[in-house]
Amino acid sequence: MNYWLFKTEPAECSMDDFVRAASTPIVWEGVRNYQARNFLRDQLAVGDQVFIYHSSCKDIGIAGIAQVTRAAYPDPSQFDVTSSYFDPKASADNPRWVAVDLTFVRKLPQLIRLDKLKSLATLIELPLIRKGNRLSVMPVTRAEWQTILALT
DNA sequence: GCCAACGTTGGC
DNA sequence: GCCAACGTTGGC
Repeated sequence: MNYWLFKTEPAECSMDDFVRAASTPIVWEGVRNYQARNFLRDQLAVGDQVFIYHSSCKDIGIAGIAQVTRAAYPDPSQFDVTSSYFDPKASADNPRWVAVDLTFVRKLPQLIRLDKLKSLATLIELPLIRKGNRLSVMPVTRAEWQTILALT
């Protein structure tokens, strides 16, 4: 089993949306970066654990945990002309982008703030806190996962 | 295959 | 809203 961190803008999809969805999977679509896609497509497996990170908002940080309940499949939004994620270069027999399903595990009792994460020497390798990082799906090592969980 | 121009991300 | 940093595009 592997560990990951997914960024999301809470205005789009927040940890509270997972809370409300309870046992209903949330379709994680709209990833449009090749490196992130490759992680989704090649390495995300059912049962993997995912930190849900809130970006571009007032309270930036890790808000909770979800797990992968369906591995990669073609992202439906790439075929949807009404979606902002529509990709004219994608076709049903040659999809470019993939989605996974995530299911709620738990919300953290309090948000782990970005500045807190940045303050820990053991997390300097985490892509999230590297300057200029733009990955929206990134691997988290077991050690990093445990370090972060220990903050709660 | 290079690389300039452009668009996007995301913290501040 | 700013802007640094990065990824993507497309002409050559």
